[in-house]
Amino acid sequence: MAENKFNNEETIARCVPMGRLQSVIGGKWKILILWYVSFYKVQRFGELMRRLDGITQSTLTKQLRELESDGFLHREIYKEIPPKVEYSLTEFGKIFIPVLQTMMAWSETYLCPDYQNPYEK
Amino acid sequence: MAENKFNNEETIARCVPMGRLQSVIGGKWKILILWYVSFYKVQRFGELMRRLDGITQSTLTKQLRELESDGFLHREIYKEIPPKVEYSLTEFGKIFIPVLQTMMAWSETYLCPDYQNPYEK
DNA sequence: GTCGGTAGTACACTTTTTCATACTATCTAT
DNA sequence: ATAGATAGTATGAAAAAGTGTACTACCGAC
Repeated sequence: MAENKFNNEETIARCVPMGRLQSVIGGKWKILILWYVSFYKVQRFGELMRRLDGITQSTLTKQLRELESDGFLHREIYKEIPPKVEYSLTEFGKIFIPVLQTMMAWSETYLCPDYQNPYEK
Repeated sequence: MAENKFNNEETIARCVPMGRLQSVIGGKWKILILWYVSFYKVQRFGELMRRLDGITQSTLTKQLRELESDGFLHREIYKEIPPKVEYSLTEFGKIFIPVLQTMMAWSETYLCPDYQNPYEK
């Protein structure tokens, strides 16, 4: 019978939190969505749609629903015509902002060194 | 003709670095692989295979090759029998460690508050 | 001679994710 | 009457990701 796993604390090495994080913010659009919402504070569905170049409506809906059910986003529905729905960070989502900023800073510095951030001249 | 995009710096809002980061560390196993390699300094193929519960050999190979070609991992081949290949972080990979640690810390604190890190008692 | 150990590759298959397109509802403005 | 605006849903197709199984190569030990 093949011994297929390490069998003590070595095995785990904190894979649980890292795996959970991956499952929550993995996916093609999530950190980008979180970034936009944190950056603009509030975003409507259509705004996100236009910003996320190439995403489809149904995919965006799905990603937003997942971020909502994972506790990152709050969804505020206004009973207006035409319909209006606003997305913003929950309190839980807000404590994720430093992580987003760390990622962003790293990415700007090391992944896209030639990228000119339009918000700092 | 439908105006489908925002047309100034508002549009961009740093989506480039964030999108690039997503494309580089997205994927089901990458941050977990980077975490293990940074944690143990050096990992052999088989060790990673055993740690990543459920991954297949071909998927692991593919993810490792991508991390290698994106500059995060170094692949050291020993001309021995049986074969031995060691993965470690490149210099570029090492400057990503703080980001990994930020993610890990957040995840341990907020995503898995009940998780007991086996390395701190 | 064949089993075990390591690091893969090759191929077909399944599952998951994403996309394209069409459609709904409701009010306002033309 | 109909077009436009918004936030979706539904459906099926396509693409991407992941899986399972079989196979290679090499050497030593049994």
